[in-house]
Amino acid sequence: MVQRATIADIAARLGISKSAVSYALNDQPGVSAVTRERVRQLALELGWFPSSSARALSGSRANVIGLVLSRPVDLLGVEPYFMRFVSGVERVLSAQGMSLLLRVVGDDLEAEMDTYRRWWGERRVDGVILMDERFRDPRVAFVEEIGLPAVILGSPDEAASGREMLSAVWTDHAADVEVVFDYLVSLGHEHIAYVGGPRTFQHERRRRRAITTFARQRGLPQIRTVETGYTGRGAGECTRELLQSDDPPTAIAYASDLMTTTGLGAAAALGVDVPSRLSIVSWDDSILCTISHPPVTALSRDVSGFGQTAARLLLDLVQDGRRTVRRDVTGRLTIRESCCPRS
Amino acid sequence: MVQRATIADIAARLGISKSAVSYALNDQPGVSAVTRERVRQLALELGWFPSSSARALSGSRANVIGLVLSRPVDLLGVEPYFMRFVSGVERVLSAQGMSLLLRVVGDDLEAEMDTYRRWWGERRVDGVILMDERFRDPRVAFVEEIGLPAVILGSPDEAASGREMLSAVWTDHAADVEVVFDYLVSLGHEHIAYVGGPRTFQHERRRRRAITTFARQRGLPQIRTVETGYTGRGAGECTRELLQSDDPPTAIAYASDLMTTTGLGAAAALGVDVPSRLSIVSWDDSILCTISHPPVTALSRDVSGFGQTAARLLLDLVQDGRRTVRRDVTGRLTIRESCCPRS
DNA sequence: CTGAAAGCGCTTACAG
DNA sequence: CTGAAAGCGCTTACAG
Repeated sequence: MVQRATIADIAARLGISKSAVSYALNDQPGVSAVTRERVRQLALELGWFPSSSARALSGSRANVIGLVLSRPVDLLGVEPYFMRFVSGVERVLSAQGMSLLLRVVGDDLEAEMDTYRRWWGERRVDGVILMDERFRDPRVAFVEEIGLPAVILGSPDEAASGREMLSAVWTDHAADVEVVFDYLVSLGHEHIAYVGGPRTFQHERRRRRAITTFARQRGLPQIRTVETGYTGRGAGECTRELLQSDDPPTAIAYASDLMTTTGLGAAAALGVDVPSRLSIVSWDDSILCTISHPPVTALSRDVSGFGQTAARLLLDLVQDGRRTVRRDVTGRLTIRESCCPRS
Repeated sequence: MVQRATIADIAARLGISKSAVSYALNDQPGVSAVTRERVRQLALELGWFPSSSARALSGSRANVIGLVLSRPVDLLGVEPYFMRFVSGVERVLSAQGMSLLLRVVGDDLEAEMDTYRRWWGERRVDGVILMDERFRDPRVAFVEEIGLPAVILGSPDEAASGREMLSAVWTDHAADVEVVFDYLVSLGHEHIAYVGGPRTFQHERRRRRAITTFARQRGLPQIRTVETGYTGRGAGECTRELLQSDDPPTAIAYASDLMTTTGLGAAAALGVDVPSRLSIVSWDDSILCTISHPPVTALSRDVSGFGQTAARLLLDLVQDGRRTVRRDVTGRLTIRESCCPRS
C-alpha cells in the first residue's frame, strides 16, 4: 500500500511552509510562480490528493450532494426514469469535482426526512435534490427548518416562494397535455382516458387538472382520468376495466412506460388490437416504448438533462446562494406505431 | 437555520470536558453512568450529530463505500440489474450507518480507475465494489497497487488469490448452465443458441465455456453461442440472423432481459411464433420478463441479495480486514410461457 | 472517573 | 512573496 502524501510532506520536501503549499495548490496568490510550479510538480509525482474530510472540516463544505430515492425498490429497478435522472445529476457533479451520495428508502417520506436531518447534521452533504414533489409536501418546510439547501422537482408557487434556500425546476403540465391530447384529438379521438399515478404526487394532480381544463376548453366531455399506483399491475387492471366498460375509450395515455407496457399487455389479452381499435400514448419515453409491440408513441423528455438542470441549480444555490426557479423544457411527441385515426 | 451543535457546545453546557462528551457519545468507558446519560439527553435535545468529516479526519475512516458504474448510460437506465444491485448494497450500508458514493462513467475502465485513485487519495471512501469482472481485468492489480480494499464480482482464482485487500463473490456458471440447458434439453431441444454479451466480460467467457462443456458432455453438438453487445439492437440482429440461417435453432437463451425482449420482438417481426416455433429463456429475470408477450421463462436470481452480499463482504474487509471468497447462490428457473416442447 | 492536550490534514487571516 | 499560528470538530492516548 502506497502511503498517501499530505501537504506537510510536500512542504517538508521542498523546505517551505504548509501554507505556501496550500496556496500553490489552490491557485491562491501568495506564492511565487516558481514555487507554485515546484509544488504542483511534486504533488503530481507523489500522487497527492486533498483529503476530502480535512477540506470539508476547514472549508465547511462537504462537496457532496445528496439524493434520496423514496420509491418501492421494485419500481426503482424497473423504471428507467430514476437511473436516467441519477446519471444526469452525476454528470454535472463529477464535472465539478463533487460527489453524489445516494440513499434508497422505500416509499417513505419520514425516512427520507430522517436521512436529510442526519446528513445535514453530520455535515455530510451541502444540499439535496427533492424528487417528485408531493401534495402538501412536508419536505419543503422541513429542509427550510433545518436550513438544508435544496432543489425541488416541482411547482414554484407552493414550493419555492419565500423560501431562502430552495430552488425549483418545474414542468409546464398544461403544455405537455396539449402536446399529447392535441395529437390524439387530431386523429379523431374524443373518448380518451389518462391512466395516472397517485394523487399524492403533485405532478399527477397538475397533469390531471390540465387535462380537465383541456377537455372543458375543447368541449370534449369524454376525456377522463383514472388513478392507480405506479405499478404495472395497477395499470393493467385499469386498462381492463376501461376496455370492458360500457363505453370504452378509443385512446389511452399512461403516466409511465412501465404502465404503458402493462396496459399494452392487458389490451392484447382482451383481444383489443393496438392501434386499430385502441391508440396508446406513453407520458414518458424510454427504450421500453421502443421494444414493445407495437412500439409506443411517447412524450419524450430529456430526463438526464432534467437531472443535469437540477444539479446545476443546486450547485448555484450552495456555492453562490443563488435561488432559481426554472421551467423545464416541454416534451416532444415521438410518433411510433401505437396510434391511428379513430375508425 | 438552526445552528448545528458540536461536542464543545455540549461540554460547555454541562460544564465537563470534550473528551468526557466524546466518551459518553461513543459508549466508551471513562464516564459515570449519570454523566453519560446527561450527555446523551442533551445531544438528543440539541439534535447533535457527529461531523462526518471530523470523525473521518481523526478516525481515519470515511464510512463511505464507493461504487462506479461503468456502462453506457443508456444501458444503465434501461437495464433493471443495476438499480436492483445498488439498492441491495445501499440497504446493508445504511443499516450500518455507512453511505454509498455513486459515480457513473461511460463504458470506460480507465475513467473508473481514475475515480478510484481520486476517491482513495482524497480518503473519501473506505473501499469499493468492482462490478462485472473483465477478462484480464486491470482493476484488480490497480486497487491492490494503491491499497484500496475492494470486493470483486467475479471469479476467485484469477482475482482474489494472493491479494491482500480483495474479496470476491463468484457465480457458479456451470450450475446455472445446467439449470437452463437441462430444462431446454428436457423439452426436446437440441439445437439451442446462447446469445451473450461481449467476451471482455469474464462472466460471459465462463458461461460460454460452461455451455461448451455441457454440449460436449451431453453429446449435443448443435448447441452454440453467439456474441453481441449488451444492447437491444445487437440481440435483435443476432436473433434475425439465427432465425434466417439454414439451420435455425429451436430455442434461444439470452444473457439479459433487455436482450430477451428485443429478441422476442425480432422473432415476432419475422413471424416466428414464441413458444410454438421458438422457445426463449432469459438468463436474468426482472419485471421485463413478466410484462413481455409471452411472459418469459427466466433464470431468477436475487440481484438485490447479491448486492447485499457484496456490501457485507466489503464491510468485513474494511472493518476487520477479513478477506472472503463467497459463492453466490445458483439461480432458479422461473417457468413462464415462452418455452414448449420441440414440435 | 475526569480533564488538558495533541493530532488528523487541510484553510485562512495575520504578521513579517 | 513567505511563514507561524489558529481553527474546523472530532478521537484518543496520557496524566491526574
